[in-house]
Amino acid sequence: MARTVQLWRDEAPPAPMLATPCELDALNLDNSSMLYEQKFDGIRAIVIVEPAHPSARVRLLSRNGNDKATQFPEIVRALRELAAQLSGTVILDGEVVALDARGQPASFTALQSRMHLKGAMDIDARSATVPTALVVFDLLREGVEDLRPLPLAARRARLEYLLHVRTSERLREGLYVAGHGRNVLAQAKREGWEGLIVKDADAPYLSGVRSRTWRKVKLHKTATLVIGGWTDPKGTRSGFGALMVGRFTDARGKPARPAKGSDATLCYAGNVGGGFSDAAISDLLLRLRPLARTTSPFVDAPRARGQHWVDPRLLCEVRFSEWTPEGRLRHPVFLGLRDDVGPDAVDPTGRDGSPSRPAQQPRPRATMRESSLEGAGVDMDASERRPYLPITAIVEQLQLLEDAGRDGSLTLPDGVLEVTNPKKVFWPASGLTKGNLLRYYARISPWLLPVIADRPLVMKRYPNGVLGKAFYQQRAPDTVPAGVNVQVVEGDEDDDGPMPRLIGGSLLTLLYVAQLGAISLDPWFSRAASPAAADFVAIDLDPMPGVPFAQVRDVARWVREALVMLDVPAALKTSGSSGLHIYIPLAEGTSYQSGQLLCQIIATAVASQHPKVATVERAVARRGRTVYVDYLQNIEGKTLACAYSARASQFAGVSTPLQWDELDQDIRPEDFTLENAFTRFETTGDLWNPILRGTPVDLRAVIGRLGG
DNA sequence: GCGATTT
DNA sequence: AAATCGCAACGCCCT
DNA sequence: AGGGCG
Repeated sequence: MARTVQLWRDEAPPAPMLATPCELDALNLDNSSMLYEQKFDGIRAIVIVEPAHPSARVRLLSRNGNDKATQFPEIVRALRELAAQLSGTVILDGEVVALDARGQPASFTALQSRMHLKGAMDIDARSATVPTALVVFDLLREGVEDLRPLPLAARRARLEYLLHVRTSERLREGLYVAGHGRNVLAQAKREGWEGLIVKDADAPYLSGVRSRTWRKVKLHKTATLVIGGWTDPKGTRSGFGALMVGRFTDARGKPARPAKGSDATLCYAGNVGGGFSDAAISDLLLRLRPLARTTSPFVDAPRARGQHWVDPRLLCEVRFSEWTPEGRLRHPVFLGLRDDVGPDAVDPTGRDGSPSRPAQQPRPRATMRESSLEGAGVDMDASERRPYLPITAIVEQLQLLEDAGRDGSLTLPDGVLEVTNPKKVFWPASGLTKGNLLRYYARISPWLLPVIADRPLVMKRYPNGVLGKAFYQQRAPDTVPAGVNVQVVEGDEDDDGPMPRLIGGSLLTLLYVAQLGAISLDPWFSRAASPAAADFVAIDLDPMPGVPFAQVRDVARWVREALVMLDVPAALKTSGSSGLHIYIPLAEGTSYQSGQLLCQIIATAVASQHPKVATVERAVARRGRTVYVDYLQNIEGKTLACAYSARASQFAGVSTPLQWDELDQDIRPEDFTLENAFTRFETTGDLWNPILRGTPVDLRAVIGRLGG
């Protein structure tokens, strides 16, 4: 029966077809109508090649449709050679891979160094040291013809014919084997492939669909493990031989978080001796030596000569083939340090394929934006992998700029930021500089970014430090660095029309506002996408001049008592200036007005019970020497400095989350500064995000209790 | 801090 | 070329 | 309606 030719009619570039993840045991290895391919560890690309006439054009589109052509000029050159021999447009599906010294596809980590580069010079420099190639495995369009309805086997045949004698070092055809699954799997294990792709030879190409006619199975596992020590080098190796790594587990042997006071213990998981470059070894030793201690942090590590122990604080990513029955890593390879997360913020159980992923949030509030290049909602393979641009590397860049006292550019995972005057003193009392501010924000970003994600930011800018003249700025600058998040909130206009605002959530945007001299971070209580719905409300305890801080703590305790009575959860933090903030998470979609009503009731009650200490009086002159209990900030567009924000206070305060029982200790706002707050954060862990993501208040229930 | 405007 | 300027806005409470 | 407040 003659098959009519389907004409290509889409205007938009096609989205790639995706494979369904599959366990190895569930894989069909005995079906001769399956095609088996090597799974590559690179960047998926839809490639559109238009012929030289009328004008050659090559596009290299990522899963999200971003054109990566400028980042891989050597591949584009190869594709242009192909274009010269074409008479019609072709669309290919493939994977950009890094090549190792032998010209074989290498690991994703090699590619990562290429992914963020913007400048032509950088790209040229890297293309010499990290060559790349395009591995093509499907043909979607040839001339006017849409091949996607054809069976895969037919498309592969057409692809083979098209690329015949046209492949090169840079442009390769992905190999496949029809049937013989067991043999392919054996080869894959022998050669250490990342994984296998298994495709139904009869299936059409379904753009943008994760189909079960394509399966992917991982042969490697990945885990995040805690470094507990290292061993002496042997032979020609310098620095260390291997890292000794482990996992925190609780009394029942389940993976656990090393929370303060818990009985979590560190279980030895083996030595990791492969995957290090010389540079990585010396860098690691630099970080490990300061953590050295004399006793083993492991409960169960075998003793041997040449072992050195460290405090179990550093986390690393390890790729390995499987867990041995004794709970040790088989074939472990070091991938990198996990210092892109805050102290203790990680899931120490790692992502090793075991069913230990924490349950999903009940709703999508304030979760950290995927910082991956490809953005959110992409194929798991890439989104699981953070770009390896460790926070420490960013802090080092900043330190270099500040030491040199020079302006310069800062390379971040999501863009490039020009930094000026890193040595300018922002806090004369302590001599802290703009560079100190930028470094602090870079370090705290894993905890801070979720707090401001998707929220419009009001800037109060201090370009000349905390003693200089300050001004507010709501409207985003006309031009911002590429990658900085600017959005218009629905219905938000002023005389100049729609109001573009800076939206928090990315490291680039965070450091950009700091570069502009915005010392504190002041996010809305609602998110840009739903401006009328407050995610939380706050009560601001602000002592009048001369009021001892002990009284502020008293008022906070009374507020807390009222909240506990109503069964309302709340979070406490210093404002970073002179007072305290109490935040109350709200159920989804709660209006500002009803949230504010709750605060008003509590504030008024406390003030009337303790009139000498607390007041809700708006007129400053009539407040006396009391603590002002301000419930008025709970209005759309109003802000408070957020948790982990620096402040323009004389002492360079940081808004520091507190535990309620700390109100009984003699703590003061001045105890937590830009210089020392991080030390505390390392020991307390992230006190803020868990509470604000915890069970929110359903106001109807509270009002029910109020009514009695 | 920075771009636009005024001197 | 140098100096200067603008960079927020509005809902609430009390009078 | 106007002023102070944040």
